[in-house]
Amino acid sequence: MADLKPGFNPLFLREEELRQGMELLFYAYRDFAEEADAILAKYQLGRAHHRTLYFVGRHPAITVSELLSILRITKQSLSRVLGDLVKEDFITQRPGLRDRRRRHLELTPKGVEIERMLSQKQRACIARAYRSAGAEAVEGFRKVLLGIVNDRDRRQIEGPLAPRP
Amino acid sequence: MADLKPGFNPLFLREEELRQGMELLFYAYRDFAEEADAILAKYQLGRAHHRTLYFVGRHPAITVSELLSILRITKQSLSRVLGDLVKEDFITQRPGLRDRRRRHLELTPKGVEIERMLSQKQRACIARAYRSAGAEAVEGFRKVLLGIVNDRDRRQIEGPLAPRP
DNA sequence: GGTTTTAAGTCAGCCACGTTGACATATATG
DNA sequence: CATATATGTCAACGTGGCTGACTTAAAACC
Repeated sequence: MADLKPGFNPLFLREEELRQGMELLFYAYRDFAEEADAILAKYQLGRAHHRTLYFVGRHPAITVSELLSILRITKQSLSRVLGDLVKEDFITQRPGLRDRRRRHLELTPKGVEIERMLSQKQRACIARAYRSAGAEAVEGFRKVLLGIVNDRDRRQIEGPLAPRP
Repeated sequence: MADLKPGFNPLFLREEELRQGMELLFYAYRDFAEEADAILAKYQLGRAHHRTLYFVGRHPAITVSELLSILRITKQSLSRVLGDLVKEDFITQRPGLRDRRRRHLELTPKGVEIERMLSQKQRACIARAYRSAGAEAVEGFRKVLLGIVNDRDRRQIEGPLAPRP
């Protein structure tokens, strides 16, 4: 163990650094996701429902296939969850005007309400972390996470706040 | 929509900023976790096995209850996964010397091997993101993620690299 | 030394949420 | 008209969570 002291073995330090990052991602995601569980339980919903509510709220009029490519699950998996949400009147579907095969998804007022309750807790969690870390840290947080995301998705994600010149 | 331009409605901007952070966390975790799936599939293992292998490798001689508190699952859930890993000779258990009720877990050579293969892909993913974001961004990434983690766990996580003065 | 507490394991059953594969329907497109 | 596309559906299955009840061994307590 003596030769593994940081400073003596740069490779060790690098691996240690990377593992800490991996763990941080695990712990943060674990605790972040947990924030909404209590509310979800009250409505007999699971995390899959939450993700669906979130992204439909975020991308109004999103189509089923677009949603599938965000969630990266099969349409069969989504259909159960989406079925629940439509049945319980959290989400509505309407056929596209230009292409009537597509179903555009939208939150109902009830859907908006629960989505806001759910994301409010999670937003508070992020806000707390942002506040204590500072603006500069937030910029770094975003940069690194964006680097972890697949190339294809990266473009669209970084779009909204950083419109390309 | 006109009155929602950034600069005119700071609350909107703040919520937008927070939602972007939430999404970034989702997308990054999604893609990060996916990195190891191909290898896991070859060995007929799932992500739960991976998490167990990872944390046992990271905390040699960890006890079952310590592992449970990291993973935040029940012992019944862990027992299946752990049972597989012991049966396949990825992990060994040995009773503690001081307290013989405790089972200390350790990776076998075969366990070390697969753990390195798995984490290697994920480390490469993090390394790539770190490299492209820069050292300062990495510091911010760590600060923010640490802020998202529950208070109790935060102490132990930040310990290793930042020994308190 | 006997009682209680603790660490771990086990059995049984259940649920959430992912998968594959096959097939149906409506609509758009060439 | 033929083909491709978007969606939905039925069925079966796998993983990985959960609760609840119970056991065993060992430590800790009085």
